[in-house]
Amino acid sequence: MGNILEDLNEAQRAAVEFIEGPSLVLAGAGSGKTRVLTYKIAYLLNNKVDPATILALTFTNKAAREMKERIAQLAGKKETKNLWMGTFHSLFARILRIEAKTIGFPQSFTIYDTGDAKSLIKTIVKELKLDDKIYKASHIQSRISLAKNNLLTPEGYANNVKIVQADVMNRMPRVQDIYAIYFNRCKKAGAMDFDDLLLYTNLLFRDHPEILAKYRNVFQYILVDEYQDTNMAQYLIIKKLAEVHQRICVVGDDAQSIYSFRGARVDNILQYPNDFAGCKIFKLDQNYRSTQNIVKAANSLIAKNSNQFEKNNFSSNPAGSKITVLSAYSDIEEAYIVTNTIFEMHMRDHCELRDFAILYRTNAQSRHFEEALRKRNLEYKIYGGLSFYQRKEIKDLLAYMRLAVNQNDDEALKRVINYPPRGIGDTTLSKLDALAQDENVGIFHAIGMIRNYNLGINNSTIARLEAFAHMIDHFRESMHTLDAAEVVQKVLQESGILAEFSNDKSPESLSRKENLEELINAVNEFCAQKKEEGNENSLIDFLQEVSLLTDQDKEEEGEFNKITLMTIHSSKGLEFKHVFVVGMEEELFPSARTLDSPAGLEEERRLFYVAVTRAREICFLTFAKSRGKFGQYAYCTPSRFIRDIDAVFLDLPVDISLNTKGLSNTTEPIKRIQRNDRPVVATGGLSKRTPLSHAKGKNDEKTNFSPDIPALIQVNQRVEHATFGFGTVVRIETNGDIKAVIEFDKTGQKTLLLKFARLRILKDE
DNA sequence: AACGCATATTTGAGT
DNA sequence: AATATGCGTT
Repeated sequence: MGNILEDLNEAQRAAVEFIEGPSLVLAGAGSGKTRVLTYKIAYLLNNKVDPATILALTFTNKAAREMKERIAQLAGKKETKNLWMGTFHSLFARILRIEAKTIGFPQSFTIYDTGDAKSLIKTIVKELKLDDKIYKASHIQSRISLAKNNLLTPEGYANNVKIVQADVMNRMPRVQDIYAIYFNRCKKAGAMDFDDLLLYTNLLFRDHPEILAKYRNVFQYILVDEYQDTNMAQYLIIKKLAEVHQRICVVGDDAQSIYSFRGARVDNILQYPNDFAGCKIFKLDQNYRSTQNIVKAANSLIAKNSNQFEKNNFSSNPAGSKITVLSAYSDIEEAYIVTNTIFEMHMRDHCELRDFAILYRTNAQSRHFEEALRKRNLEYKIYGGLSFYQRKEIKDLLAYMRLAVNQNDDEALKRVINYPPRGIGDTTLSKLDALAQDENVGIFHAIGMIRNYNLGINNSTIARLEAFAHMIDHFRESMHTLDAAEVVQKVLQESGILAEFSNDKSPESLSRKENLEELINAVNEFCAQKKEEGNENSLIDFLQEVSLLTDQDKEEEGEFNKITLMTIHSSKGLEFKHVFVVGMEEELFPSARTLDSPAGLEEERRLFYVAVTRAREICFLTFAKSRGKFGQYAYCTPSRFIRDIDAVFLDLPVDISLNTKGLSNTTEPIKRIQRNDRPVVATGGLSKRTPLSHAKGKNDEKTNFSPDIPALIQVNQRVEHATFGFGTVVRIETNGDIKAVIEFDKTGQKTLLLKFARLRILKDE
């Protein structure tokens, strides 16, 4: 067993063997970061360290699971069972459950997801009679999140001049009140949001030194993965826990810090040597993943950023091919080009589908790729978007379970009190809510008090409310006698959810039903595993697990040989032989809202760095010259990031010159795409969203007036408008909504918003 | 209370 | 484009 060190290079081995003090492992992309972490833990275990004294924090549940598996191979499965290994959120939720009483929460506290939190904020804004156009839930949510990440309780928030002033400047002076009410409501409901899990852990350790001492003693070895993505609250937890024994090892790469939008601080990793004086720094700079070309290209790109550790990443792999840049006329064509390239490589070079990844900046970009891949019959899997546990039918069923476990969970109650419809509408609910607020109880308890008050709710409605409450009580009781999966079955039956689906024979309804069955399976599986471990309260644990689970955490069977579609963010830590980074356009990547701050732009560049370094052998960058945005077409210019890569590593298309300031919108006509440029497409199978296909060939028919898409409109073009008749395009304005200035033959010059204009392009005369 | 139509908003990444 | 919200009708 002692020979596991032989699998490591010198730097990796040195990092693994250093276990008695603080250390920082700076691990470049593909340098074996996970390897160091897993081997280090295995090394500790092989040296007879008790697994229950090791705290290993990862970024995702999936990373934790995979690491556990690898450690099991190195050190034996039994050894890994008691490791404290998981995400910050799940491990500290576990601790908070143990210590719940101390901070005034029930042991069965529920976790509010973003949707629950948002709905509560909306309720509060309404109650305070504030304008929800100004007090937007999403904005308030991010203010509260920011506050909690910086350990600001409502009092701290109200006392912070800078923050309060910022709210006043934004014409939202009452955010502090909303926060205070939100905070109290969550507590009353026995609920924590994601940020609370970290905030309350901090408060617990701050206010209860004996508990802090206990956990300092439990966690003799602390390891943190992806340290560059920790936020202030996480940083403080780690720092406190490690303060005495200093046996803390953090692993990360400042060049891959991409989560500052949710409070991550690159400074945590940059300042680590100051926080833990005398720490050992290990630099892993040999990239084992990618070709020399890719590594060098990525280096040249990240060199454009300031404020980073000095790096010297290199590869001893073959030189490899250059990064190929491809241009497309539209987002739809971009998808076809990528799909065609994959198809060719698959058929001609026998590349496996699992070796391909299509990476994009935003989830919304996936649609065209899905359509194109489906038409080619190329199998793919897609990550992100709605996860299984976010689906309505699943959330509804889970809300019943939540309410049965914790009757103060008002958000769960609001979700299901009238689902399936049982005649309890908004009016009734707001009367009930008002009573609950007056009496300072949860809504569920307010139902029990309803007959003592004259709320103007008629008797039949009262009877319905009581029947609902009775049903929930019944579910709660059955939890003592039945196991979790049986309870779920029962809820599904008796709540009427199942009946809802039986009445409806549509395919959607069928698939919802299947999802519900899948949930029952998941509960079964979970409980079986928990029973094996001798754990009782498995329903509570299950509810916690699913609220902290993401789409990426689930591994589907039979998904192994497919093309991967995902955002760049979720690709972090993964690698693929062939990578397409798509949508390389200004305002998309880098995203428009990062352009006003240099720090934001640098983060986008790091994101691009992450994207490029996912590729082992071949990397493509693609961009489109026009793209559907918010339901209308807009012109795009190639991303500045393409130019950030040293041109010697690039293979550029002939039709763009990246030295000029992007594409000109007005002088360079957008060429029509010839039919034979495109893959074979089933005739008539094109949706109306594929306008380029009918752009050509229909223009000489005068009978049916069918407008062309705005992206095809160009200067000097002859066009026809349904009411103004024929005219010539003088100019196109692209700032804000796209407008075309058109000189009409009959009616003179007019400026038209292209999204309304319904113009038809005339064939050149 | 439930439904249908009109209008507003979204698209920034995820524990 | 797709979804969420709002308003009026039944």
